[in-house]
Amino acid sequence: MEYHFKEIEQKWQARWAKDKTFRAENNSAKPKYYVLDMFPYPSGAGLHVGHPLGYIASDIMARYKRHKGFNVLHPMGYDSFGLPAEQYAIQTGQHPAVTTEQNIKRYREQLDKIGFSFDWDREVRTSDPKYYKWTQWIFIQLFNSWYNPRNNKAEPISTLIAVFETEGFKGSDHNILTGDIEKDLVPFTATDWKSFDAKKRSDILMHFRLAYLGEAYVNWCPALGTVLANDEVKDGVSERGGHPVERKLMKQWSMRITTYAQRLLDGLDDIDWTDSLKEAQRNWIGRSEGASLEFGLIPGPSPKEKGVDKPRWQTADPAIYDILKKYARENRRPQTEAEDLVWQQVRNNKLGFKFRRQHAVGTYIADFICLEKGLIVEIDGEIHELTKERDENRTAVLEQLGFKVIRFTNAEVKQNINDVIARIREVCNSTPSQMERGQGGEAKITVFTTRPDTVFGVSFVTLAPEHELVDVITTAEQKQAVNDYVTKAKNRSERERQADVNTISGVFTGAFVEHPFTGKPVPVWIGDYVLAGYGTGAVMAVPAHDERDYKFAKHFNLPLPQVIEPTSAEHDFAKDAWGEKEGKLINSDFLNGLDVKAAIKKAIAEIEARGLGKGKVNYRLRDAVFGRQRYWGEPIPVYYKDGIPQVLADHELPLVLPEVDKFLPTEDGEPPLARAKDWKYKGQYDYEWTTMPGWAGSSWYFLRYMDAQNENAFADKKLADYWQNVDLYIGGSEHATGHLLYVRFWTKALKDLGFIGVDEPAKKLINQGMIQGTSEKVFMVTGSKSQIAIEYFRNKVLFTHQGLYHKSVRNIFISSEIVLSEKLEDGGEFVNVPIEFVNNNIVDIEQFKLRLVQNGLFENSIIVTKQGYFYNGEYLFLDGNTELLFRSRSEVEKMSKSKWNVQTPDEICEKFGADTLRLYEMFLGPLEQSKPWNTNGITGVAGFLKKLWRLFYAGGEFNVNDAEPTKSELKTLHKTIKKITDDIERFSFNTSVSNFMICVNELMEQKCNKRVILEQLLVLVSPYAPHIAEELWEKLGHKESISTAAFPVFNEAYLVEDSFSYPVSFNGKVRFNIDLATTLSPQEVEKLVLEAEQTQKYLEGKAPKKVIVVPKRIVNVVV
RNA sequence: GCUCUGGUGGUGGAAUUGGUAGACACGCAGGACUUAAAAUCCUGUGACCUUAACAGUCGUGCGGGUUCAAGUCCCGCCCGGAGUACCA
Repeated sequence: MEYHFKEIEQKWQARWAKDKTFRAENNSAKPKYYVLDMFPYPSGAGLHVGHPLGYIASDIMARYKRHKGFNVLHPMGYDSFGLPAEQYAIQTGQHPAVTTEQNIKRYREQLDKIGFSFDWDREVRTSDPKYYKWTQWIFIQLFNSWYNPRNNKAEPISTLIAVFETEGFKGSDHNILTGDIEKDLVPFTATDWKSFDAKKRSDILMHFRLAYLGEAYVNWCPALGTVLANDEVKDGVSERGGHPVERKLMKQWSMRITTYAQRLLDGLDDIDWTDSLKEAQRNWIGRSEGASLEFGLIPGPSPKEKGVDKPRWQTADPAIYDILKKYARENRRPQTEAEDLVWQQVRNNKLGFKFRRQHAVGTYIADFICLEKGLIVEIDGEIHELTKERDENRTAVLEQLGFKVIRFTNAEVKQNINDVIARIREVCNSTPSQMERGQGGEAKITVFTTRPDTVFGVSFVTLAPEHELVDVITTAEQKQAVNDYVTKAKNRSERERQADVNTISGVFTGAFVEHPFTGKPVPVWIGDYVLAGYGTGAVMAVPAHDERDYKFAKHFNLPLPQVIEPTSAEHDFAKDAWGEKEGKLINSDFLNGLDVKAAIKKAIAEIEARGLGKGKVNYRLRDAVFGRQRYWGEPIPVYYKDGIPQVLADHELPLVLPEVDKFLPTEDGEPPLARAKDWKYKGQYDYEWTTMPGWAGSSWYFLRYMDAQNENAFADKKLADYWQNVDLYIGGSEHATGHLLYVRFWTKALKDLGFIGVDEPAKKLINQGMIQGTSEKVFMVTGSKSQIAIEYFRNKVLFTHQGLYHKSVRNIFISSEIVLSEKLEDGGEFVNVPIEFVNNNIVDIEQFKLRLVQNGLFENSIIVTKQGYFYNGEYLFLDGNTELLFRSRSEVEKMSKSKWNVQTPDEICEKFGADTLRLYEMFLGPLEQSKPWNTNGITGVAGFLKKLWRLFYAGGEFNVNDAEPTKSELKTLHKTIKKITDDIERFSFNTSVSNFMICVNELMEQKCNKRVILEQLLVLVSPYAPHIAEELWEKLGHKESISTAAFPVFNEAYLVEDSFSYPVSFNGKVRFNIDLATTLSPQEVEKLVLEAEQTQKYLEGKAPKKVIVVPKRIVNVVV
């Protein structure tokens, strides 16, 4: 009987489905093993041969572990929300749910043909309300949580509220310099907290929630009409579709992943993922250690001169200014005696500085204020003794706004007015005058630096164009220049900015800051080489020791003070900067003579000691934007009541995606969900209109597979504890900084909140390499260039046919060997041709013509080949040729529909069978390696399966006997058991296939048809080629599926040899082999080798200096 | 630029701890079977030199080094692929 793969494969696929052979047990005495493939997005293009590569590897692992006695969880499902289906919906009007359903069906058919051992009862789809109910539920948990930096974990928001109620907020609960949002949060007391209204409380809590609504610069993609997360933007354009992206300040739902930056980094050390992937995550998180350092502004011109529109005295909170003003007027008349005493001494510039009284600052009214010096003087009456705490808070708030506050009691003033005035005068004189402070702003520029050691080499400070102080500090003369520059910088797309990194641009603000150590004035510049989103958006420029600062300084002719003398190399500071962390400090006061490392430590210590800043860790990682202005995603379970976002209660979930008339934004630019009719919470409150991003559903799906049908929890705690996390995760490396970071983040948060017991989603992760396509390309000349090409060919005397000179010739296609020999590459471009039109680089002209006709390109095109032309359907031959060889050029590139180079697994299954496909994809090479697809070797693999089949058959009859196997048969088998086991354990699937071939070749030679041998061989093969294994297993008389048959156990005894053929080398060169008993001692081996006949020839009469004997390996004679 | 990763016959690749480089497969060449083709089977196949045969020389991107012994370890370079990029 012949090997008919088609019948066999259909039969077993049906049988497995019917018997639920691969169902994972939730209650099992067996140890668990969880193998997972990365969640596929069911695209309209279906699977190509690259997709199953990882699925086959994971399936082999799953089947192998079942043989090894594990309870295996090996599920599959679909990440079925996403942009492509929605884009398609916009174009065609088809509901994305419909196209998604079709695509999933197609995927499933393709997957089924390959014979995977998935437990389909656990299938999940992110777009299913039963699934996204729990995505929404998790969102709510994150909304109701904050990251407690003291305990280093996420906690319910209630623990934060408890802190606010007892301690208030002192500004120290967020020690991480990220997210930008925390900056504005003003400290408050417990009393304040209790007095805040619901809106204010909600606003404050928003600064802490793990899922929060906040304002931040986001990647706005106008073409897609939505914002994108950082990992969805590549080279300044959207990853999907390649549309331009710009920076935009928007209110967005975000995830506070930055709070987990350190844990995400540390966790990498404990998981077995590929180095390159861990490295990518480390880079993305981008931890750098350094210090923050404050540069105080030096007094500048008056507000008018500075061109500040708002008068300097307008320091009050605008929201309550009118009320405060009224109070201030009223307070001004009935002054206390003490206040009046002071006022008489300070009014009318008596101290040399202008003082105002009863002046509104923020939400308070200050008794006396000197704006120039940023000084507030408060006179406390007796009643204030009782409210000391409130005064302290008041001081804290005023200081937060950048003021210095000094207090005197009524008694002090009355008893010794002169001392009080002297004190005020002293403080005024010792306080440098400060610039106008913006609302809530500071009179200091804070920079982040990793090189505090170079602080004495600062020659200027540079701000990002978006920096909040830009408007405030710019002088009148520079106003115009700065405005122009900032406007230009803001309107540039990210792509333009990135493409333009070598052009140096910037502008001087006219302002100066004071060097924190030397007190010297340092000019403040604006430059777009400083990024608003990193650090503080401001840098201290040390041009001698930083390349970017160097270029900037050179361009604008700024000084380059050197503070490090390199000791390891000669360096020419006239040419470029010395950026290495190496050398001795010079010109640096207390740092002189130290080496860089010591200087960094010392500088940080000094900065902290003088209160100028702090040692700080900075992360490049940004919070993840979570809202998308799109339709096809999970609705965010939030509604707005009186402007306050509220989350839904558990029993109100899922919030089902509503129907809309169009999948486009509204006329007002609101997201598509705003179109939904009567879609309001309790009929009156608007729901959130943005939806969740693609990575929401995939950030926890591995948990859902543990308990896919549960309606009461995302997964039962008991089951989550049993399955824990993924033992082997296989997928592409393209998810390194997206999905794989987010899923780690959610896992950690869910663990902190006590819902699961593990801290990482996957213990081991393998990246399968990409399978590239081989494209076929032909050379095309179009438009005006084609006339030039015609001239060219006429001069070359290639064209003999008059008609070819026709002016209306549009497209010329030129056979690639002509292009190469005539060096025509610059005159046109290579365009893709469907690979099925091409055979051995020869393009089928008739099929190519049909394609041209379809695309309306056929008329007036010419195909030029060495043998003649094809013009408007006619073949014109040169020199008696009868055939045109229109040659294409092959090129390896990404496999994609648009490049006409897609190979589907279905075609291979049809032609060779699923088992051959599985073996061949593994045989191609190491799993991790990328490789172009070709079917060159597939006949070898198909031949192997036929040979395997023939071992069981003789003369068309099934023929297996029960005789005792020979020693050599057992040796072949056990050698193979050892190799295959080792191979699987180290994920070397390609060598397994080779080893199967060797095994079958040997058994063929031995004419082995012994049941004992073949039966075990089948189990070995079964993970790789399950259909043929099941069929032959059944033929051997088994009633049960092979899938749980015990994996053969290797027995060393069968491999023991009596003798070994020692390669004998002389000075490392192998000369001959000699058979010696394995029982011999090294000394005996040495003796026998030296006595051997051939040895004399290579000794050339000399005595051996040394003989090395490695038992059962090699003998080396040194002459 | 930085980080990761790779470089072995005509091709895909093997060599797991330093121990016979090129397993296995494709391709190619020759042969058997066949009217023929397909399928199948057998033989050969790194390069060079040489031969009747043996034997010999070179050989894992390049240049050094360590070692009795290096594709494998160390140092310095070259080239390809991927990721990332004014990240202070």
